[in-house]
Amino acid sequence: MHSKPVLSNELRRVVETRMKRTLDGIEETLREILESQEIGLEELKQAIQGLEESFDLLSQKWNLQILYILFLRNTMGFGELKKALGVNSRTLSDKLKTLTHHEYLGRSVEQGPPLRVKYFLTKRGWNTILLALPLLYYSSSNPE
Amino acid sequence: MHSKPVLSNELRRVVETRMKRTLDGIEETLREILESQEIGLEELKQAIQGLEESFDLLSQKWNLQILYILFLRNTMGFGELKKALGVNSRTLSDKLKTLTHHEYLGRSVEQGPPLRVKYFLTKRGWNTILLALPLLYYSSSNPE
DNA sequence: TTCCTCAGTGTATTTTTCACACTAGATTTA
DNA sequence: TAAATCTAGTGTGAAAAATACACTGAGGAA
Repeated sequence: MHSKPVLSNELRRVVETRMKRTLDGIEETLREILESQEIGLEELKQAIQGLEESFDLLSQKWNLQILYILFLRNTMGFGELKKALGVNSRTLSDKLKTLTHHEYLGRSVEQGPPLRVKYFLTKRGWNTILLALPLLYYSSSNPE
Repeated sequence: MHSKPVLSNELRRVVETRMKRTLDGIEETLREILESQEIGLEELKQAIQGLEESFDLLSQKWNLQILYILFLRNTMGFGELKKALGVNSRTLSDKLKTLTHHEYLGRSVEQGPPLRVKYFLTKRGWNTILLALPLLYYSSSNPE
């Protein structure tokens, strides 16, 4: 019986309690805005197009998982990430490249020996996963 | 020159200003929690597994887009959704079925005539997209 | 020398998304 | 009355994304 398995619950509790009040306020305001106007098809299309980059990031498997792991652990090597996620190397390799390219991740090679490659979150990556937490925690909880 | 195209910006402004302070607080607390403990591989795996349902929802194309459209517009028919998203019918049909099955969406048939099928957000769907907004808006903005 | 770890790459297969054609019921148009 | 049109999808095969599985090359350990 050690003290570790509470971590996820601890994070969840912090996020949920702090977000609750804020979201209630936002919700009310948004309802007002949305009810006050009818939105045409063209506008809807544009609204979606304006968020294309987000939808693209989110809708690719493993992207968020990678950010979440690195959020919990600061830096990880290729092999560690592979084991933690249970993803195959080819896919992981591709994802890491594009996430690094879009500056969600940084990659640093430690010319050892032993040689080690470290992946870590950039500011952009950190903010992204921070914003994703409430969503992640909510949809994985059974609806009351 | 009509008054509509500001909608998205208006939503974005509300969400961003209200979230900012909350997130700063959360961030600080989380950093403390995370820095205070080293996390093992097994724990990481469990953390990911615990959020499987969320990752699954998010990593499928169109799910979030559908929720977002219905968030902006309350109810939509099959054809309207198809036009707004530019997705093909087969895919849309499948996504609507599973989102409805998992109770993110409701579906009601209005025995007209004319017969119309309406899709709309459930409470679960509404909460989900509400929580997704900050994330969507952030990753689609150019990093400062 | 052989084996092991680390960080990937190559290639073929499965899964997901796609385009495109089509169905069926009801309405509008000619 | 017949033809065209709108609704909400389904069927089928092809393209894209993710996967399994084998493999590479560099360094360390036995």
